[in-house]
Amino acid sequence: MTIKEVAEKFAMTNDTLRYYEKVGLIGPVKKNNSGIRDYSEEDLKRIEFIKCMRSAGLSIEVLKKYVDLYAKGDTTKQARQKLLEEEQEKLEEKIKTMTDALDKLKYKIELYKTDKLDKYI
Amino acid sequence: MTIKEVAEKFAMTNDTLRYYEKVGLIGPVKKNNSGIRDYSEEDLKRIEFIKCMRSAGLSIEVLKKYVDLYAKGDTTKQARQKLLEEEQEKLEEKIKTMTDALDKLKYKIELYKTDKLDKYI
DNA sequence: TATTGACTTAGAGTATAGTCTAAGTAGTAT
DNA sequence: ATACTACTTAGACTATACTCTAAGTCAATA
Repeated sequence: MTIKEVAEKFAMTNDTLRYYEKVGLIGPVKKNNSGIRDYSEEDLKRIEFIKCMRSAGLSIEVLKKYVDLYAKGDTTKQARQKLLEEEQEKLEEKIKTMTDALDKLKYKIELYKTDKLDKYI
Repeated sequence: MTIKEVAEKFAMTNDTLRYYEKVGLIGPVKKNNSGIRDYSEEDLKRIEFIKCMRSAGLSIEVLKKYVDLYAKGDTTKQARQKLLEEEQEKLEEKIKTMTDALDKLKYKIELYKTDKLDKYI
């Protein structure tokens, strides 16, 4: 699969895909005789995972850490699990923060709808 | 209330408070004879709102737009409500994205716990 | 009176995550 | 053969949101 196809499939840019490869999040992706990337099924699975986690706000840094642990093999299973559990906790907190903000936002919109705005912002 | 007290109250830095003021998100805050900021109750309410919305990911830019509309007075009520409703929608989408990612993360952690990891990342 | 510490400013610097540019190559269409 | 397009690289640039620095003021304490 070419970089263009992958980029379209996952709604990202070629640049981002090459950037992820450069920082070691994916690949190195196999290239043909002309030096053109040909993404494998395995590459795609990893990209999907990375994309999903990035969209949730996990940093490149922490994903890189996970990927590096994975590359070291089975002895890092525990460390990987721990890392994921920590990110899970952070994510849950973040969702809670956002849900609280959403509630406040909804409340404020309600004030607008019922024309009951007080004098503060 | 001094900048230090406000920063402590809202768990942010003096720098961030001054930065928000510089870009027009808050204030201009009243200053005493020595040029030192003295935050009013109204300032605090606004800071709380801004802090809450920022923690949910609303951009400085969109908050600035809201604040500017607010400063223009009652004629902008509709525009403000519309802006908030748009941000509400974005926020709901973002929470959904994050919740989906959280589910995947949990599933992966479950695979680690039950030692059923397949060969992909 | 001297120094300490908290504040002030303008403006430079940093972190994160891309995004863009320039220069070049390979394969296809005319 | 030539032009066109999609790809390649290294490295520079951008956006966002702070964060830090340097130089200075002011009030209170030793």
